[in-house]
Amino acid sequence: MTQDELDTSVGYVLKRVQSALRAAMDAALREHGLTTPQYACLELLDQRPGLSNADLARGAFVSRQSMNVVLRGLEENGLVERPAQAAQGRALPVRLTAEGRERLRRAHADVFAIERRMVGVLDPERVALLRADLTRIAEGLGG
Amino acid sequence: MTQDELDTSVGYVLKRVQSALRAAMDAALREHGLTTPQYACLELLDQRPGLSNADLARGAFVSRQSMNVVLRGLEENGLVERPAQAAQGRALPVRLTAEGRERLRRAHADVFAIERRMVGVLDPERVALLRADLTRIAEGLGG
DNA sequence: TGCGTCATGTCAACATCCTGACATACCGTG
DNA sequence: CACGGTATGTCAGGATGTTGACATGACGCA
Repeated sequence: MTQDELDTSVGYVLKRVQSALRAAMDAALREHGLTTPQYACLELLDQRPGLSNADLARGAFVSRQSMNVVLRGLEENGLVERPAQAAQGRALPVRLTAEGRERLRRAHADVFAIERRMVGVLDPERVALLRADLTRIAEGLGG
Repeated sequence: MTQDELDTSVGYVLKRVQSALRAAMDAALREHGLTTPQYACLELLDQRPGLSNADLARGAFVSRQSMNVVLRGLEENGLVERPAQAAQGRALPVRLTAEGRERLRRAHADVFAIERRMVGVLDPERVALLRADLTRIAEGLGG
């Protein structure tokens, strides 16, 4: 790999980082019996209990259909629960079970370690800049 | 969406940016009859002619099997060619055809416009920092 | 009240990507 | 030379994600 034009593309480096991060998370979460999308779903639900399937799909950047199978898996494992039918509207509010909260707590420790290792190679003030710039970019792209 | 802990995670923002970028590229490349992995493959081949399937897979962060179907598609469309059998070893050197180069040239313009729009919201010196930091992070994660 | 619009959950079909496995070819060392 | 280790291309199977489509429920407006 030489240092040519490809490495100058932010898009390419972005993809590279995301690939490495995903691999690290997959490996860490496997020990907790979770996939990365499942973990993302639990994390979202922990911070905002009662989110619907569609809400979770948007938050995890996947389709409603994909999130639905993720939820089904979490439901079968007893980590998540949702009412059989909506009290109002069609949206079914999803909530973590006690077991789900506990599983998330343990998995979160490992994932947070990866995040710390990831940003650990940078000066703290640079991390703040990085996060701000990435957010601006996402907004600029319409994400 | 409130500004809570989730938005402070670099990993989450990374995923958000990558999702938006992928969507933008998919939309732009569709007009050229290309998928994003196909485009990535053409780009790699343009810069390093003769790369093998395995080389391309590593460069695009996918498995050899996935890259093989990408190559098959490009081959059927006459954008790429590879010898029926290797002159030495097992690796089959892949090369762009004239049509492939031309298709890439046009698609590249649109993709480059996305890249410019993406980093355009940032000061140029910040872009350099961003790229450097992302590269360091990727290396730190073992990517 | 009725109607158009939008969001949601869900089904089906398809595309994409991956892991596991295998045979083959090189390459180093004994 | 023989051998283990490594890398490549390829096949089979399964997991994951997507688009398209449909029915249902909420909301705004005439």
